[in-house]
Amino acid sequence: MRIATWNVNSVRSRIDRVEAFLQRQDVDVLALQETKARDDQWPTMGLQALGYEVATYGLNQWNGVAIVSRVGIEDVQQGFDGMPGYGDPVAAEARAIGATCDGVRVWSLYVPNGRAVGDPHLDYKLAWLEALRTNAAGWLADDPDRAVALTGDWNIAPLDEDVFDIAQFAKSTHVTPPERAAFQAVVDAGYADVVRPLLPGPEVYTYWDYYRQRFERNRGMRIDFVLGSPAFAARVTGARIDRDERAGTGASDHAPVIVDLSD
DNA sequence: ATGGTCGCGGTGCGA
Repeated sequence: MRIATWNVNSVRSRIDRVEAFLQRQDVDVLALQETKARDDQWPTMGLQALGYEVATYGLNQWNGVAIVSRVGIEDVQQGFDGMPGYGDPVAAEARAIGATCDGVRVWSLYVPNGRAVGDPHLDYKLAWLEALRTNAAGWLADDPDRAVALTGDWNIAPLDEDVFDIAQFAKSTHVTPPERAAFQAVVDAGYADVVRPLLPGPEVYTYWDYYRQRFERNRGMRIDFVLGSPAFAARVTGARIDRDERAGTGASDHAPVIVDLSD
């Protein structure tokens, strides 16, 4: 079974790339973030023609998550208990969707950006992560042997080596101690980074800003992760980042992260 | 320190 996670930065503007990616990489389950499409706007027809089912959670043109699967989608859950929103309730948030695909519980997560140090949005980000941690700990307490994957755009670079120049992030979000502590708390709850041990080299960035030719100069960040429960991590046989998907015109600013599982 | 580029929707905002 092959699982991928990808912040696609608008599924409507990139549906051709999504379909090509699924076929090129032979992906069974794809978790998407920042789909920027309401549920009624989703371009599902081509995906269905390729044999995929789609579970979406989109309420506005900014956020939105989804799970695309050709190995079944059961027990779909939009959001998690106590998932906080932000600001005007009209601008409702849709940042998490979970589903069970061939026995594996897959979550597609779009962690709030945080915007800037001192911005209330950063407090919201931390509250969101704490609610996620509480839920994720509960899922393992209920069933320690369950294969659970927390995939998505975490908007956190846990280590200094996860950004191209840590000095440039001295006053920025994504690398602050509270954000890193929030990420570590999920790890401590029993969810391991299953990608890094299999990619020991320096080519681990998953995001390159559109500005200033950041991709061409490889000035990136590692902010997209697959965290797995013990039962999930035990099945991981391979991992890679599809850098080619970030290249060329019409690319998302994130690259997909792909993980292979044994049966 | 600033500005640079995208996507959305049809203006500026969020990333």
